[in-house]
Amino acid sequence: MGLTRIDKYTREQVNLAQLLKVLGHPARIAIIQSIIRTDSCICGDLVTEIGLAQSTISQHLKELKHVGIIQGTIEGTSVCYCINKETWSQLESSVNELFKSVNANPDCC
Amino acid sequence: MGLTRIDKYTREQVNLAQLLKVLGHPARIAIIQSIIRTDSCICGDLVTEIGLAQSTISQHLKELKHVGIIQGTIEGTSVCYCINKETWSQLESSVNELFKSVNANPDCC
DNA sequence: AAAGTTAATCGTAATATTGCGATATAGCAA
DNA sequence: TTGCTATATCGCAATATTACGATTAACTTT
Repeated sequence: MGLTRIDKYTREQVNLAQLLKVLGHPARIAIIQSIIRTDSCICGDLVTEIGLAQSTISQHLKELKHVGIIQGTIEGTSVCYCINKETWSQLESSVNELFKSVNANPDCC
Repeated sequence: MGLTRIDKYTREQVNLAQLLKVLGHPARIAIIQSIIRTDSCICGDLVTEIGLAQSTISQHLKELKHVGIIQGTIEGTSVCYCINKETWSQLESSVNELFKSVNANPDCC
């Protein structure tokens, strides 16, 4: 079918999976790292930095924005993107919870 | 094209993205949580617990196993899955590094 | 107004993912 | 051996993703 069934899961599961899925692409990892590294907002330097077509980068930015991982503000003719810390800290706590319970788990097989 | 270009990225970026992508599905999140929760190995109770077809669950387990997130050992007629802590701690450090640099980043837009 | 720059959107082709039923495989039980 | 159970694999259909070029939109500069 190709359609992920959503009715079987909790909202937390769907939400976490959605964030991880969007982060689960090397271009989007590279974009996030670049946004962090430039320490402030960057715009379309991503195109030359990463080496994908402009439309492709724009599409990845759209997906990151759609789930709230980044946000963009228009600055003249270009757009300034940066991390949305609210979403990011929500992700951080979900992921940490998972890590915590894994670490508390005994080995078994 | 639909083919993710891998030559543009570092091995770390590709590796992290691969792990996150596999975790980026609610069924696989639910599987991981279930493995953790039962505190020891579980087998095919996932089918009744999650409510997908047996073949679908098996496929998700295969993907989790393929990237090394879980491992399975055969126990008689069933298979016992559990977390692969080595991969998991590698993921944990990659993700924490990302979180750390995000938190150190100033707000800008 | 006209031209230039930057980013978003559209249309598309190629490939990947998701989910299922059916079938195969393998160990256990009688 | 013959069934029984549990898991894996195959084949398929529906949908999603990725990437690109072309176009559009919006704002700046000349």
